[in-house]
Amino acid sequence: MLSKKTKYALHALTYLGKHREEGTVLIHDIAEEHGISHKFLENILLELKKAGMLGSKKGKGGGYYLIKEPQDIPLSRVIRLLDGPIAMLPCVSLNYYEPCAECKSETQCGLNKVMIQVRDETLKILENKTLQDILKLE
Amino acid sequence: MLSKKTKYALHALTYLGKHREEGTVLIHDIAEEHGISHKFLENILLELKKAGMLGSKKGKGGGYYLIKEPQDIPLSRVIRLLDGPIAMLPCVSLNYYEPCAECKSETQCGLNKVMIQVRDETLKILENKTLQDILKLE
DNA sequence: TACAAACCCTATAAAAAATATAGGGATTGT
DNA sequence: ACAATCCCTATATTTTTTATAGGGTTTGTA
Repeated sequence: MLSKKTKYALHALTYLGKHREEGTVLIHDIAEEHGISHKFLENILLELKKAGMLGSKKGKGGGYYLIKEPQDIPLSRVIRLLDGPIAMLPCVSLNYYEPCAECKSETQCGLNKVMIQVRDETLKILENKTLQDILKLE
Repeated sequence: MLSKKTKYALHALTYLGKHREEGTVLIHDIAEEHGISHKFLENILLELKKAGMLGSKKGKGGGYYLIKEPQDIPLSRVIRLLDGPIAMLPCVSLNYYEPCAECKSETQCGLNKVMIQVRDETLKILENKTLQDILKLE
């Protein structure tokens, strides 16, 4: 399951996508719309900003805005950023690889090989679904 | 990512599959082979047994054994049993459904709809990969 | 029948991660 | 000047995961 952080991030991105002609959107408005704690959401938006998915404007009249087209924001990107690996095991993760302690040789581990296949097929899905897909179904 | 519980379960099932002509296998042997705590693994095997995936025999000469053919044990089954939902959000889970607090109407939530699609495609993968696929790659 | 081997069961401790809150700092428009 | 708003970091709280503990029950065998 996705963490609440990632779920909230997706809601926020959707909200920003819907209102992207309005210039900027307040954290407050997103938080209120979805009943999310303002401060918690603030941290999330900050992460998204640091990752280059959002822009912001400080001071009065400021807020957040998307700096990419919704079709250029795949779910895989958001999930990796906030939840970490998409792979089911550390030993098959592309972005967060770690060897596993319990198998002697990765190349002889059937679980490892199957999980590489699962990872690749899962990635196909999550790289092809984008914010645009969410927006067009609202 | 899978929990260690699920990962260990998959290793254990693989081990049991490999040795299924030997009658029964000791917890001890599986734990030692993969460097897993005996007691932790014991709890896991017990769960697998209660779920009808394993049989056991008590007393001297006892142990665990598979009671299904490896091709009849899909990854989805093991994951659901030990880790819970495969869906990314509670509001799209088939087996662990819960409404979500932050969207007003599920039928109008684009995220919900996209996640149903993701769930269905993910299930296709995890229902089709079985213990047999792991075994044949060892 | 005694005994040791092995699984069965439940409770609890320890560690890690997720969730949430807090509070002040910096910037900006009016 | 001031209020609105994002920026940053630290810490508290809760939940989940991981691991341990200890005794109970069953079974084969000498």
